[in-house]
Amino acid sequence: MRRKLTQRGRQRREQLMHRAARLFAERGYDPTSVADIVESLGVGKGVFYWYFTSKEELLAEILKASNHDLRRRQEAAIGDEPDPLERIAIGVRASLEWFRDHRDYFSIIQFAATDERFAPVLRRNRETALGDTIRHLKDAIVAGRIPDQDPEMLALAVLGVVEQLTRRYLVDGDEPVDRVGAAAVSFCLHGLGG
Amino acid sequence: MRRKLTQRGRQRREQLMHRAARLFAERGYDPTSVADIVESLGVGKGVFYWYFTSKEELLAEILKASNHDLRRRQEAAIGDEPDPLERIAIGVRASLEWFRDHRDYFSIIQFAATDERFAPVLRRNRETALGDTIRHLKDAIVAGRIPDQDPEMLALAVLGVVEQLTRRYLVDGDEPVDRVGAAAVSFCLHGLGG
DNA sequence: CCTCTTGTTGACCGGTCGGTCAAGTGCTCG
DNA sequence: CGAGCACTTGACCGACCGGTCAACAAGAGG
Repeated sequence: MRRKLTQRGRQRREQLMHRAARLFAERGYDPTSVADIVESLGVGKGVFYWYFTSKEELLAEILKASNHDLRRRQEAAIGDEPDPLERIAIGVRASLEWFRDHRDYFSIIQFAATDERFAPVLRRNRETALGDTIRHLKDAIVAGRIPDQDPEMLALAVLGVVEQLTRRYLVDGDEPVDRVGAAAVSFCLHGLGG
Repeated sequence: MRRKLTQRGRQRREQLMHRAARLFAERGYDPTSVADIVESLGVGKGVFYWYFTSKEELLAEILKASNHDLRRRQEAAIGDEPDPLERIAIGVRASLEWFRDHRDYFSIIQFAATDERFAPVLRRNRETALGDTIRHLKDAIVAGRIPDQDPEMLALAVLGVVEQLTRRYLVDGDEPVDRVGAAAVSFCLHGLGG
């Protein structure tokens, strides 16, 4: 759905996306009806379909926008840091901060990952995150900072560590990012041998 | 729902659970209707409600049963292995094998983790998996095999690595368990410095 | 101040869903 | 062989859902 939007229109669209994200996180995507979303904002149903062609498109847009935002945060944090391992560490910390500030999106993303309807968008998002990490890992291997192993496997392992610690300590819990970040980075660098 | 079941009844119940699991994995829990499940087996709708009080109870039962099965496989594989780190490695490999043989359950579990309706069951399952790993890690710390760190964080990190590699290489892909298991164990033991 | 586009309303529609139930069928065991 | 319980059928129900639309409001630009 492409439309000419005024300033007010763009705000309304964002408002719908944010509110929907909150409701999706609370009750789940399918159980949350379009009626729920518009009622929660006190507007008519037509408003929704002025900005989105379908509920499915809405979630796809939410996924795209959030991924874009997270990636921007990572890039801003990494800046021009030269050390590839430090780039990963910074990226990890930036991701933790982002999820702490956007708890809702964690379960939305996880849901979307299980649903064929959103597989295309989700896969694209996951590939870019993976690609970024792989790039840094390859740099680290070339620089002789870490042994020569399959960088894709390593990247997946790193993302797995981050995902679990994020869920437990930042989404379900409320631990300080620093502590979680330090633990994540330490495990990724040295494993159980700490 | 507790009922006296004959042999035939128990088979029917299992048949319903297996078929439902397959459909849930393919189309998702909410989009799969009870009518879909019974039609796919060529039986009437009443059959479903003879064995389960609701669709929700069915999924809860699927989650409980699959977790029980996975845990049995882990215990059988570990046997009386004395080395705590080796126990973890064996448990990891057993889990990988189980998920390779039960691909369907991966996305079902992941979906359930995002839905408040199934949070109680899912949380219990997760806690036992976490508890098992933590126990081995504490043993390893006491035995001086690894440095003294927060075992819960370490356990979460291990589970995160296993989860990601499982999804990529056993659920989406079709890699041999040995290769994936070796990579997972290696990363968990030494991190990127592997 | 008028016009044209953006934005909003909410009743309405066809379809589906989870769940019920009265009526039957077929084992099983005494 | 008959009684009673396990099991099955499938039409039916009320609720709700995603999506449409005709009519209307509002504000920007000329």
